[in-house]
Amino acid sequence: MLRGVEQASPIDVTVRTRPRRDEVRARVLAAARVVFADRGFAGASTDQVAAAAGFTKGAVYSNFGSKDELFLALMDAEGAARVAAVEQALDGTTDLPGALAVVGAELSRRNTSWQLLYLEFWQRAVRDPDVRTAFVASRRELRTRVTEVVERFLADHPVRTGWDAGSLTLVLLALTSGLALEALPDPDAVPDDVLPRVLADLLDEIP
Amino acid sequence: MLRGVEQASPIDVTVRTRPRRDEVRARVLAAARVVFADRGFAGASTDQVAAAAGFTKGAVYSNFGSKDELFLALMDAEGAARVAAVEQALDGTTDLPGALAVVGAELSRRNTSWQLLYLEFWQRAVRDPDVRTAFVASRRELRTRVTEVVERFLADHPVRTGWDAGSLTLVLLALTSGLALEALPDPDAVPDDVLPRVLADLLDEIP
DNA sequence: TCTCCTCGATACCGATGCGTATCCGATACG
DNA sequence: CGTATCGGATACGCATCGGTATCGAGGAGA
Repeated sequence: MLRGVEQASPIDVTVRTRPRRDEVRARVLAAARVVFADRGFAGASTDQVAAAAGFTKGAVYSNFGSKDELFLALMDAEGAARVAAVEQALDGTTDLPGALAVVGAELSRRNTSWQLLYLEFWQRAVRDPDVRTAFVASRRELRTRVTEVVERFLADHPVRTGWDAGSLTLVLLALTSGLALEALPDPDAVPDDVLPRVLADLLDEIP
Repeated sequence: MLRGVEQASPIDVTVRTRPRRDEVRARVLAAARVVFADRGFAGASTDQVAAAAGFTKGAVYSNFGSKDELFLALMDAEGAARVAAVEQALDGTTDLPGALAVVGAELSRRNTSWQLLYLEFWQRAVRDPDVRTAFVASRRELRTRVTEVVERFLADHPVRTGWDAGSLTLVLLALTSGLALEALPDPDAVPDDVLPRVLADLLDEIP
C-alpha cells in the first residue's frame, strides 16, 4: 500500500535472487531433520523448522500441506537415503566378513541426530497407521537389501552356521539398534567390538 | 450446563469417602504411565492424565510439582518395578539356559505400553541431562542385576564361550530392545525363536 | 456439634502453536 | 516495458496447554 513511500532505505535490499523452489523444499527438509531430531516431533514447532531453514512458516506451508506431511516427506527421504547408503557401502565388497563389517559400520555409525530421528519415526509408526505403513515399507526394503547381499555371500562362501540370511539380517539390524539404544545415553556401557564378536560367533567360516 | 442446579439426582452420589493421598498419587502415576505411553510426553496433557485417573488437574499439581516432576517420578517407579520383576523372575532358576530363557522372556515380553514408555524415557534421557542421570542409573542397575546372575552361572556351569558376563548381558539387553523395535511396528518380521537361537550360538554348553 | 485444615475442584491467565487469509516483491512472459 | 503469476512474508484466528490462585467440601480433633 503506502509502504513504498518511505521505503527508500536500501538497507533491506537483498542482492541474492530468490532461491529455486526445489532448493527451498530441500532446505526446509534438512532443517526439519535437525530440529525434529533435536526436540522431537511434538516438541518442535513449524516456526522453528522454518527459522532453521532461513525462512518463515509461509515457506513451509507453501511446500508442505501440514506438519504431518512434512514429517512424512522427511521420513521418505530419510529412508531412501538410508537404503542408498547401505547399497553403496555394499558395492565393491567381495568377502562376507568385509561386507558384514561394512554394513554394521554403516548402520551403527554413531549418528545421534539420525538415531533420535529414527526413534521418532518409530514411535509415530506405532501410534499412527499412516506413518506405520510408510515406516514398515521402508524398513522392509532395508532388510531386503541387506538380506540379498547376505544371501549371495552365504551361497558363495560356505560357512558353518544354522542361520538363514533373513534371520541373520534381522539379528544384525536388531543388534545394531539395540546397541545404539544402550550407547547413546551411556557411551561407556558399549565397547566397540561387541557387534563383530557376535557376528563371528554366529558364523564359523569354513576354511 | 447448570450442573449444580438440578443435580438432585442421586446417581452421582458417590458414597465412598475421599481417597487416601497415597492412593491418589498412585492412581495418577498409573494413569500417567498409560497416557504418556499412548500419546508421548509432549503429546499428552496433564488434563488427560488427570482425567484418566478420575481426577482433575488440581489433584495432579497437588501431588507433583510439575509435568516434568511427574514424568521423573513415573520413570523411577517404572525402573524399580522393572528391576524387581527381573530379580523375581531369576529367583529359583537353577540352570543357565533356563535362567537366560526366563530373563529373555521377562525382558522381551510383548508389552507395547511399556516399550513405548521406555522409548519415551530414552528420548528424553538423550535430550535432558536430569532425566539422563536417572535413566542411566536405572539402566545400569538393571544390567548389574542380570550380570550378577549370568556371572554366577558362568562360574558354576562351565561353557565354551569367549564371552564375559558383562558383554553377554549387554548383548542380551541390546538384542531384546532391538528385536522389540523391529517387532512392534511389524510383528511378522520377527520369529519368536530368534533370541534363544542367538544365545545358544553364543554359549556352547560343555557336557 | 463446631471448627480448623487438608487437598482436590474450578476458573483463569499467559504463552505457544497450527493453520490460513492476505500482502507484495520478484520473476517470467509477451 | 508492462502485466500476470508465483511464492515466500506477515498477521491473525482459534485452540490448547502448563501453571496458579482461589474455593469449598469433608475428615479430624475437641
